[in-house]
Amino acid sequence: MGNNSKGTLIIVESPAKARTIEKYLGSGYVVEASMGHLVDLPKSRLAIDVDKGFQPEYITIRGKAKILKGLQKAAGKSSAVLLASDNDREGEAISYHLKNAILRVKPDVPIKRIIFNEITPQVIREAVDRPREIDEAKVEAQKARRILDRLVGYHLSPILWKKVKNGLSAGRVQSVALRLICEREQEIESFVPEEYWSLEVELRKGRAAFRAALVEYGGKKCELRSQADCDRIIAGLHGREFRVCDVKETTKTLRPRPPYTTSKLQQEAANRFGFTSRKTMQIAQQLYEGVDIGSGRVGLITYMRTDSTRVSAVALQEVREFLAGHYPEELPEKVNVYASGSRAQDAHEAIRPTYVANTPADIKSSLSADQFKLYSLVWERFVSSQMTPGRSSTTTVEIGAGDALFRSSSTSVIERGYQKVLRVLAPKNVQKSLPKLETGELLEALRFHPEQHFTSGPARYTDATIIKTLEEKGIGRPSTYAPIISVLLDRYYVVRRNRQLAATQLGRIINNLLTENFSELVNENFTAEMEKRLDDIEGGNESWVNVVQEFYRDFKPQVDHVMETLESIKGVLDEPTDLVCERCGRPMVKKLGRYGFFIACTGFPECRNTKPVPLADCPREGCDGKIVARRAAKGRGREFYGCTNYPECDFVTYDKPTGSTCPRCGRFLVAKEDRQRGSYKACINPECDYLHTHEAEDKSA
DNA sequence: CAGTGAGCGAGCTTCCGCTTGACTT
Repeated sequence: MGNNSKGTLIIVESPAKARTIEKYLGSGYVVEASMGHLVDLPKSRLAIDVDKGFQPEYITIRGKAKILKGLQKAAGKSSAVLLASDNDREGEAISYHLKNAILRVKPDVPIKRIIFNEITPQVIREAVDRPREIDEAKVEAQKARRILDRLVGYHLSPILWKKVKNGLSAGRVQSVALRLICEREQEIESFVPEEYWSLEVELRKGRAAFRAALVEYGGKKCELRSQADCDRIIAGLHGREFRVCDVKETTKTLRPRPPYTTSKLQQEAANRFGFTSRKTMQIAQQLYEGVDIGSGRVGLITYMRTDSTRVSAVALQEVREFLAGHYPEELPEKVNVYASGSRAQDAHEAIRPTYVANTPADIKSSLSADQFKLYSLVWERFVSSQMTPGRSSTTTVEIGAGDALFRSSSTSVIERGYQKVLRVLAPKNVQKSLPKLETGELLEALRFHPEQHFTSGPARYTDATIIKTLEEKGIGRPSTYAPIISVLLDRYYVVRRNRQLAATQLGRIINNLLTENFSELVNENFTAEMEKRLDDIEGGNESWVNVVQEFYRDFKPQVDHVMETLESIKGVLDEPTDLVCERCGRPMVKKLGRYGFFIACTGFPECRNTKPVPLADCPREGCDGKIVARRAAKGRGREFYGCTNYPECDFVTYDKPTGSTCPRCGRFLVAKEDRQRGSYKACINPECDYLHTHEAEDKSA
């Protein structure tokens, strides 16, 4: 590029990325961001002409016109344009749409495509020196994906509006997620807990005591079904010698884990801190965009939406230097390499700290509590991923007594290896110690500990487990994991109970309708099959129209058939109540509206009386008001619960009423949660100390 | 730990995937 050049415009997706790249390239380059897609199908209608080869009608996305105009203007001032959107299917489509938009205002400007999958000076330079053309086949694969999703979503949803309720939705991804959650709900319902018992014996050698568990009786794996089973065995062991019959020691290598992908970070943050996927992504975004750590704003982590565990050469060198300085013993000879998932599109690196020298402890004072927690995860996981393994040793002792065989084991870490850098991620050590024992040794049996248990059914999905499952099945992308959960909650298909995702009545109805009428679509293999066909398009072996046509040929007649024949179940969701309309005397029902549940008169439309759902009676002496949910700050604030007699009665609480009443004082119980007790119910009355701790199963949704 | 109050809703909805702010009805 000569000195007279007007410079090259580079367009990336993320503004934070644009800032970094501009810094790396210096003068002669202007780097701007598109903020994702600028062009898409309009929201308001199907916008696909199925009779004309599925011709899509693309428009500028509402609110993005300003950005597009800005990019067109910047292109006008440039001598060349390099499209540097992400190196994946969606990125290729973004580049394609940008190219068309720019050519409309400046037909003669040279436009090329560049790709890089890490943001380091060397890689950026190389990419800029090796521009290529847009990959049309990849763009077509994206087009097929987009149109397929539109056809599925915009044909299924209206069926739900007509047959069940307005405003509902269905789609290739959300409906599979819903199906998984509903099926789990059924498994839980049909599960019958079975009683079983465990039997431990407390043994003594000298001054040391330890417990061993019964594992075999009469040479067979023992299954204790009742207290009587335990008593029988205990009686049979009366006066018997307890003798060590085997001592085994095994060592295990503890390998460090790969650095985080989006899904793994969401899982860990959910399991460790109880963060929702949404919260994790919000905080990660803050760390990515940058925090002032004393020397101005610095991006603390790499891009947070990724499916790859790959790490740039620069970062590997940097972490090895860090380790050489701080943990020389734990620096392996060669770098550790991790494989990404098989369906990974690999457009970005793993999530890692931008500078390992910024240790969590160093920058703690500049971070919020949540930022610190999440940064610690990212930093610890990345640094440890490039360290040597640890080693643990497990001692297993077997003790014979009559026909019974008891076993006890203890594990200890003999070499911490990578675990040395773990703080937040440190394994919780429940160290059980055994005295030094030898085969043939006689032990003193102090007492028996029989214990009753019940088999527990499958657990409901949480943010962590539903995302793990979806990712394993190749459904959804890093940018959509959190929104998938949000849409199921927004539609009232699913509710969060504690941290679990439970299907509602509405969710089950929708799931039944979809599985009964569109079983192939809500099957998890549908996406896998679609991906194969997209690969065919990308490889130039198939046209996008054929792929869409092939699907639509069977899909559309089924849509029409269901639309015509399925009986409407509108109104069955309205729950009868014992409330009577004070205006017209007709009974009232509980309905689901756009903003949640409400009480309405059955005389609609002649009587339009509505009111919020009463959750409990006001606990104030002499007040006849009901407690209802309210929201502060124009609906933006946190939900709280107040009396309908406000302002005459100013009773208010942030604790959610449970619907049950206190057996001691008759006032209502609220849901509470803390570390020791988990979730429990407590009486709202401060003078009453009633607590209900054991989880009463609440099946109503 | 602090912090607190509309009125709506029952026809015009909905998909998935890419990206940030503006601002929730």
